[in-house]
Amino acid sequence: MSYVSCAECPLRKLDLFTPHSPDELKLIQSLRRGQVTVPGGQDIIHEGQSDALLYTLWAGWAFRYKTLSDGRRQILNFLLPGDFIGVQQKMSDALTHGVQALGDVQLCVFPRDALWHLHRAHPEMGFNVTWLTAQEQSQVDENLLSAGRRSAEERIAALLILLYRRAAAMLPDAGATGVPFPLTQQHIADALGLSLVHTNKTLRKLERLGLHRIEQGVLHIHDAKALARAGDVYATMPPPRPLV
Amino acid sequence: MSYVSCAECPLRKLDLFTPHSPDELKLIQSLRRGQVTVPGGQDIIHEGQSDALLYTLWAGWAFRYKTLSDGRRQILNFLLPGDFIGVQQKMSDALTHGVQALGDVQLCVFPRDALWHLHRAHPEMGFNVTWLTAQEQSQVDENLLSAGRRSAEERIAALLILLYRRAAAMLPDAGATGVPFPLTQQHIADALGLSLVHTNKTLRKLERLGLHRIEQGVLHIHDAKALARAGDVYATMPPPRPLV
DNA sequence: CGACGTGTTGATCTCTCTCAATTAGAGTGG
DNA sequence: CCACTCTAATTGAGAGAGATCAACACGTCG
Repeated sequence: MSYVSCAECPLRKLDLFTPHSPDELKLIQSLRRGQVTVPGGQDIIHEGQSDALLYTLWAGWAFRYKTLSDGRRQILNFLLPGDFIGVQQKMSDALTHGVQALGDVQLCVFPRDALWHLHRAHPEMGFNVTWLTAQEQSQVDENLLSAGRRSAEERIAALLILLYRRAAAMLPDAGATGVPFPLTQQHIADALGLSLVHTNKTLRKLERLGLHRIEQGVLHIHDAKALARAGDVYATMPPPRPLV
Repeated sequence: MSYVSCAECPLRKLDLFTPHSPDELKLIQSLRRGQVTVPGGQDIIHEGQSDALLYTLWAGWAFRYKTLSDGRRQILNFLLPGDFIGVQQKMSDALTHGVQALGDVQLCVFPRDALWHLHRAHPEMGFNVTWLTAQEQSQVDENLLSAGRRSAEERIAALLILLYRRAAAMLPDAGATGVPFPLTQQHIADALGLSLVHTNKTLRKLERLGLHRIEQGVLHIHDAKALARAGDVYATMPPPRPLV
């Protein structure tokens, strides 16, 4: 799987983004350095790295994470196709988190100053980047609410329904076929601040209640309403998003 | 306390920000609608509000928070003078979190489209807003790491040292006099995902160890090194910041 | 002076963690 | 084709960090 022009980017067909003029597309295209593939489980950016490039995720999932000195890991949020990687690290600062691929991942590469060029040449698109960044922040906010105040059962339910919504937004008929779900239970545990064992038990509990099923990397939601209720997720949180 | 021109803004003297040309200052000034005071404990923006303005905090502290339907509250991060309020809510979306004043607070008010004007007229400043937003995100990341993976003792230590650093950055001689600290233990508990009682006990424990002291709204750090170690806080996280 | 907010401390209770062991599938190599 | 190894998922049992319940102290305020 590979493509040459941004105009033909498969992501563009999903109408998740604001339309772009040929002019804007040409700009993005000119900034783009190329593509890379990163194998699953490997870091795209290391924790503390200070010379990271800018990436756009266009196939596969990834996640941002931080670790404590003794190895405890906290996953901050998950990245799906269309998301940015490395925006946080502006100027000369080091990135205070790492980014790791979940399964093989395909990226578009941009130079570090691409963001600045974008702002300069097309303020509107620069504006959108701010929007996207804020959008991602709201995901972290939600995860913090989970880790801080939700019970184990609520956390799992909330994570499943929220990830499901994001993944389903790029699929034609997610309801019937389920959505790809490349996380292991260890990832879920690290995202929610739970132990692996308790994550497993809670996951099974919800499964036995008939709310969902995870099978061979595919997540099926049987009762989205009940799951959202179990997770105390009311607002329709993250709707589509612009740019890229 | 009140001032008229942005050029005379007391915050500007702190060299926390990138210098601005008279031109840039004039732009900000022209966008500014006025100032408001919000009494302590009151919401600056309500959870779910969709018509919020844009604010700049220039005196007092505030915090962003989310709540679950049964009232459990999670504080997402604290806002100190110089921070933005309401950037997350772009376009027509509602804000998914509330912002509340900690003690009386003074704000500069901007119209909702000020950000857009800023981007358009001064891409460099718009760029800085993205930077600031990312900066704030890294604070939330750190808090998520705390809530998810740190023990109660580590959480408290990390919160204290991090808030101390931010507050001390605006004071001439924080080491000797301590820094203002308007949080109640309930705020600390809600920020760290702990119960009020356990927060109190842990706080006392660290205090008895001689690491810090909180007295009449002033935080004294006795052993910053040990506190940082106790909180597993290595990186010098959030250094100064630009703009405003 | 009683009501209220904040801080403090002791006594249970329980949710979640840690330790341990088992099963199943995917590779690998002989 | 079959041991051998590794990773991921499961399940049971005991332990513990932190929650909940209860009381009390202190200062402010109408």
